[in-house]
Amino acid sequence: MAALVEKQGRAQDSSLLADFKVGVDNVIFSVDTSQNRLLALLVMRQDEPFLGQWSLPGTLVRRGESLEDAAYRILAEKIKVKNLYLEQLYTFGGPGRDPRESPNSYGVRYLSVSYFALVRFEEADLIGSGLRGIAWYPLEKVPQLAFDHNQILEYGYRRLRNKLEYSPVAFEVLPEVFTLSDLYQLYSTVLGENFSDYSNFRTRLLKLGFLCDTGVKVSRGAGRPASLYRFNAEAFARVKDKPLVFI
Amino acid sequence: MAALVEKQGRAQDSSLLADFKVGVDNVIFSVDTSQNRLLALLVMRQDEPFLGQWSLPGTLVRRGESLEDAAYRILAEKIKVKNLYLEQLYTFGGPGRDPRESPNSYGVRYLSVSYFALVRFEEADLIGSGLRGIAWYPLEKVPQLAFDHNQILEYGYRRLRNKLEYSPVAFEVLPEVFTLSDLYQLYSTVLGENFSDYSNFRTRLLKLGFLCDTGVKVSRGAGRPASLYRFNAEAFARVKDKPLVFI
DNA sequence: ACAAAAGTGTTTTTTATACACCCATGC
DNA sequence: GCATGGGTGTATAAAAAACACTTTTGT
Repeated sequence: MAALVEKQGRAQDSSLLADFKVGVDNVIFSVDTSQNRLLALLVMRQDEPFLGQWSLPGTLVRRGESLEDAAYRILAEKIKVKNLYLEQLYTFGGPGRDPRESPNSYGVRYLSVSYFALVRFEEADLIGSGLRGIAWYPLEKVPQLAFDHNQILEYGYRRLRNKLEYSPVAFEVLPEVFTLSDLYQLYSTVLGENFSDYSNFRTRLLKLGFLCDTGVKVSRGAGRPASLYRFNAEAFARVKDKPLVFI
Repeated sequence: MAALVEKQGRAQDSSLLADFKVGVDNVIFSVDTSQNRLLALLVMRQDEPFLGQWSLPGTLVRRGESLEDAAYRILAEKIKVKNLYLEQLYTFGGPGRDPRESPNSYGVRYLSVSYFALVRFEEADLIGSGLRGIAWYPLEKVPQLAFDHNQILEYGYRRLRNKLEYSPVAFEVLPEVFTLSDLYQLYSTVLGENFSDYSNFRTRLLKLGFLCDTGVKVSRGAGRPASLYRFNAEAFARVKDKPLVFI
C-alpha cells in the first residue's frame, strides 16, 4: 500500500530524517461467558526496559514482514486460536515514548502500531502460561502496564464498545454456538447494565434474521433450558446495510 | 505513548529487524459550497519515484518530530488555513510498497501513516499554487495517483462519510456561517442524494438545538432568502451523547 | 404572475421502551 | 410447588419517512 511524498535533496537531506524501529502491540480481548468477564491478554516483560512489568503482547517488525504479519506472529507465539478477528487500531509514534530512544542509541525512534484482536475464550490456549508470565486479566483488574500500554488498552476498549454497536464482532468472541442470553450478557458486560431490556434486545436481534436456532437446548442450573444459536454470516451480509443493525 | 515488547537478545538479534523511514500522507478534504463539490488536495510530485504524478501531500518524519507534527508541517507547507480538523487515519506498511525499498538501498522500509484533514474552502489559501503543482480535485475527477494513494484517499473518503453521521465534522468544512441548505447539500454530496428529505433533515437538526440562527439573511439568486446559522459547540457538547445525532 | 428556493405542518409508518405474562426446568 | 431463568406478547411513546403546503424573494 502506502508510501510517501518526499522533497528529496531539498530541505530534507537524509541526516534530518528520523530512523525508526517499528513495533506492533496487540490489544487482545476475550470474554469468559461463564463468568461474564471481559478479558485482556497481558504478558510479563522479560527484558529491559520495564523488565518484570505487565504489558501488551508486542514485537518489533522484522525484515520483509508486514505489520499485520507481525501482529499475527506475536499472537501465534502467545496463544493458539482457531478463529481470530484482527484489525489495526492506531499508531503511536511521538519522540521520547520509549526509554530506548536515549541519545546514546544513535537517535533511533520507536514507533508502535497497535492492533485490536478478538478471540474465543474456550478455543484459546495460552502457550506456556504460568512459566512465561502470560495471563488473561479482567479489564477492571488490569495493573499499571509498561510504556503507554494502559492508554492503548483503553483505546482498544473504546473501539470494542463502538464495534459492538454496528458490527457483528460479538460473534468473534462468543463460542460457535451460544444462547441469546450469552449474547445479551456479553453486550451488558461491555456496554453496561442498562443498554437495553433483554426481551427487546432479543426480539430486535431475532427479527434481523441472521441468528439460526440450532434446535439444541442447554440447561444451565435452574430455569428453562435455552436454545443454542449460530451466527449466519451470509444472512448478515444481506441486512448489514440497514440502519442500526445492532443495539 | 507507545512502545513495544521485545525479546531482545533472544530470537531477535537486531539484524533481523527492519529499519524504517516513516512518512506521513494527508488526505485533505474541503467542500466548495457554491458548487457543491467535495474536493481533495493533491500535489504534483517533484522527485522520483513517480516524478510528475499527482499524489497526496506527504513528507518524511524528521528527528524529534512527532507524527502529528509532521502532518501539520506538510499541511502548513501547502496551505494556509485558520481552522483545521486533523485525525489519524491508518498506517500502511507492508514491504515492497515503495520503489525506494529496492535491495540496493540497504533494505530500508518505507512506512506511511496517513492523516485525515478537513479545511474550509474559503479560508484555505493554497501556497504557490500554479507554480508548484498543487490543486483541489473534485473527488470524482481524481486521477491515478502515485504509490497507493488512491487507496488511502478512498479510505479517507469512507472515514468522512462515517464521521458525518455521528460527529459534527461538517462544521469544520463549512464556512463559519452557513445556510441550512448548504448543510443539507454537503450531506447530500457526500452521502448521496437520497439520504434524507430536506424538510425532515431540517427539523431534526434544528430540534437538537446546537444551530444558532444569526438573523442574517442571504439571497442567492431567485427564491426566498435563507437564514445564516452558526454551529454552537457548547450546545452540541450537551447533546452529543444522544443516540444518532446526525442523519 | 410565476418560478424558485426557504421554511412549516400534518399524516402515516416504523421503531424503541416498558412491562406483564407464560413456559420449562431443577430442587 | 416454587424459584429461576427462558421466551412471548402487548400497549405506549417516540422517531423516521413521506409529502402537502405556505412564505419570500428574483425576474
